[in-house]
Amino acid sequence: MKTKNRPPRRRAPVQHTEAIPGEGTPEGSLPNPGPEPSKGLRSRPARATAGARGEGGRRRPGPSGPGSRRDSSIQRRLESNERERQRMHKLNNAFQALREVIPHVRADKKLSKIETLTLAKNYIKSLTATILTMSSSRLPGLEGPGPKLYQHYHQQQQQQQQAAGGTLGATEAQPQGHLQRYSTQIHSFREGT
DNA sequence: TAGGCCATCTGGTCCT
DNA sequence: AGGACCAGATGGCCTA
Repeated sequence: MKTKNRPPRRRAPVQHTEAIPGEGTPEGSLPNPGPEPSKGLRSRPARATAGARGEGGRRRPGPSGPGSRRDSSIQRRLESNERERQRMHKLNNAFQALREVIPHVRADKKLSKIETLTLAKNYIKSLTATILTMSSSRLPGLEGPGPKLYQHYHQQQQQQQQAAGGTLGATEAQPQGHLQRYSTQIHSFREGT
């Protein structure tokens, strides 16, 4: 299912101030058996407290007083939440800027993040292919930037293939393949598929 | 109603 | 030490 024409949503920040590490953490409340091994580069141990929260996770309020250690922990957490929100807003702004420079997409359809990244990648590749084609056709022969560009491009492609374990498809490895891939993707977005 | 997408919270890890 | 980065969890909104 696709999300179309959805107005930007802004959820009011929820002030969850009860989730303080080591304080009032409920035991035996792990609906999820912990995450799978990390997908990222860094290894992450299973989170002991994951799943104990409902939208951020409310936990049993403990005793607190003005100026207590708990208060300073809560304050730090709130500041951290705010920074994280700002960081995500900046990331979303960057996504929006990227959407605006990808051509050939219906203006009334907002691309999702994954669509934006995929389309941008293929767009860049198709531009690269276009440049290579133009430069090599305009300056045939051994002189001029065309062949050098082409050589450079293929050297990069080969290096990337080796680094990726040679998983690049035959079509992907050809400049014309990028153009075809991009136009196919554009077509599917236009169709809303 | 199911599924996709997203915003937010959270805590662990890395970086400066 | 503090901030940035990251990924899991959760719940809301929307569309088919």
